[in-house]
Amino acid sequence: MVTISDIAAALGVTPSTVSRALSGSPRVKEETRLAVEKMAAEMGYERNIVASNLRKGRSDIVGIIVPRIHRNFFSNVIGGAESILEAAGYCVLICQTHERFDAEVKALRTLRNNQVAGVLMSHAIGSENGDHIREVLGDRIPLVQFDRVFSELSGAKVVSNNFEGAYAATKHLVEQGYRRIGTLAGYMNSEAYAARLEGYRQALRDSGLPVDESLVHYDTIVRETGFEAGLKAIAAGCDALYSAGDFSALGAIGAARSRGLRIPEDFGIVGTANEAFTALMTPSMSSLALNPFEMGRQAAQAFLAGEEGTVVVPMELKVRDSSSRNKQQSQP
Amino acid sequence: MVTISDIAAALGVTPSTVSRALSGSPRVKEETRLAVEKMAAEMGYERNIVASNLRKGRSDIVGIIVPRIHRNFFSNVIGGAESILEAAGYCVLICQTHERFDAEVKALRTLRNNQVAGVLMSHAIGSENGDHIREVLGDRIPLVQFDRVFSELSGAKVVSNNFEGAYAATKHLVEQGYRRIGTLAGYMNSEAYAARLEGYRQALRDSGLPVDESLVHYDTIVRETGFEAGLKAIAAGCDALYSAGDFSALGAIGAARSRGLRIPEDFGIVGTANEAFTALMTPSMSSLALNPFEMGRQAAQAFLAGEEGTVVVPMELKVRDSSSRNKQQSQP
DNA sequence: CGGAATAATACAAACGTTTGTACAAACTTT
DNA sequence: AAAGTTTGTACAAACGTTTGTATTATTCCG
Repeated sequence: MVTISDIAAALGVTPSTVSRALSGSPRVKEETRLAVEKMAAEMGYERNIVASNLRKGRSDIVGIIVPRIHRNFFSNVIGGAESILEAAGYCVLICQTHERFDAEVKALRTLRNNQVAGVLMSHAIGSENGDHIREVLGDRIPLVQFDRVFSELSGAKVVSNNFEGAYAATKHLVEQGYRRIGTLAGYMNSEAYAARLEGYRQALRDSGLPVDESLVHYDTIVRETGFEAGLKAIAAGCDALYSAGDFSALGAIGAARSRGLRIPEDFGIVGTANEAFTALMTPSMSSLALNPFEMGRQAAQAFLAGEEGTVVVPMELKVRDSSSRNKQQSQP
Repeated sequence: MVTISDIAAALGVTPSTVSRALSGSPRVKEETRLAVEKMAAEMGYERNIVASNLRKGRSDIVGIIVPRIHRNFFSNVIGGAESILEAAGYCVLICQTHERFDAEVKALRTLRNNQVAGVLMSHAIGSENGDHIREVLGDRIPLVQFDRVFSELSGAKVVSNNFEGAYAATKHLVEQGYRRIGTLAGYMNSEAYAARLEGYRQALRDSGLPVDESLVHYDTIVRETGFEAGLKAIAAGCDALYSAGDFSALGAIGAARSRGLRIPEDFGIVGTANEAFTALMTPSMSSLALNPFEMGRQAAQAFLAGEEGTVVVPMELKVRDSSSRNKQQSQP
């Protein structure tokens, strides 16, 4: 491998001059820079990033920590972040936590030990608060949280308008004539889910419907728990559900079917996340779409800009068959 | 940050001894090692990976290059590889090529410049051969190819039994009574697709059916191209398709519907990859399942073992409604 | 034209680790 | 007990880059 010293020797200058020339320092003559660049190209030089990182104390790697990359939402966030970061000369190190606290701590350690330039993350369900994050990251490594955020932590945050989204989804169910609407609320240690639950409640209140806490089902996030909660909701006389997740909504549909209910005639449902399958199933599932690609872009930009604020990315309700009792509309 | 020199100073030994103690060298006394480990723990020492990497000339990072992480197949391969590599003390750097040649070259460069310990990859459709891979990686960085492999490249390979899988899928269509079976064959610069096409052909031959080249549709891989190819196939009188991808199969289903054909009565289809949506749609789609998690595990193990051979991971045909004209069976 | 100011480059130390070699001490062996 | 062998540490040189300071070359001004 050719080093800056090789280039320096070939040109009769010192390594420091070569280094400065290649990094665009104003302290080298234009003429020298050109000569260095030419020689570097000729010799096929490429900067040793590891050495550079050691000396600079940080790398060009940005770490992204997500619960699971195969979730449509997260892989699209990653895609969005990548599109910005790559253009800015960073590369992306992706870690999965599988929703486990210990894996999250390990991922944070790995990133810190690799001296990443920054961390973009959405915490695991298994994390109750953000203490470990600041503890591992210290105050040297910038942090951008997205989707699931701990608001007590400093640093930029990118979130959806969960309250408004869930509000719109629930209102939509009301408008379709459903009257006893429950919710699969998810995990309350995530502020995103908590905000959705509040939006659901507010929509019921504003519609003059009672808010019945027995219709709120917590800790539902996968298909299985959605199925069980769906059975309970049906037993409690629900005629519709707003689910804070698509997979749990899928489970609930299974539950409704197992009880012989027709969708959307007897039972309406709106999920959240707009997973690919929602549009492809029959009946197609209405879902409150997040905008993950844009969230990833915003998170990356917040990191690059070094700003501290909270960016809100709007959600969009995709009305499909599973909640369309009044047959006027249906989106693909 | 506390360094090995700090520990050395605190114990009155030299940094080299501390380094050897922490890395388990047999050249330090058991007693010394214990003292070093104790002091390291007390002082909260963590090895500076970047410095270590610089000195050793390689890192504990394994790069994984895939066309797109949001593809179910690839995210599961990554998950499988991660499960093995993490346990072995490596961390995983993921790059997407978005099927573009230039992005692939860039990813390879990034990985090499980060001195990764190895690369696991599935090449982009845009790559016609593996010249650039060996050129960038040199012969120092071990390479493991999976799914889409260039057999001319040295190094381990993990593939599916594409020939046998496509053979089984096509035979299944024959057994269901379809007689004019076409195929959405994908890109022929990928050996995986080429092998599937051969399996399809062989199954027709063995069934005594003619192999009609006009029923082979190339370069179909997304929904749109699948739709177009589907229209052509229907116009040519096909009553079934084996598609080398699920998304193109989805497009073909759309094409059949747009022509008023019932599935599976008038038109049968089997996709490939067993994407999540295939089981959830109505009618559910038969698909030739790959085993991505296992492929990822195998690729990681091949890297760790440093072996050169080719590992074949078997595919499994998931028979569902879209190809079940004889109503006896249907899998979830 | 001398001296000050500026520009361009050279020098050298540092980042924290690993590792080959040298050395000293503690054991064997005859 | 001297010589040889093993064992445990110390020493020092890397790995390739960056960057503060020193030095030399150039320009400017009165």
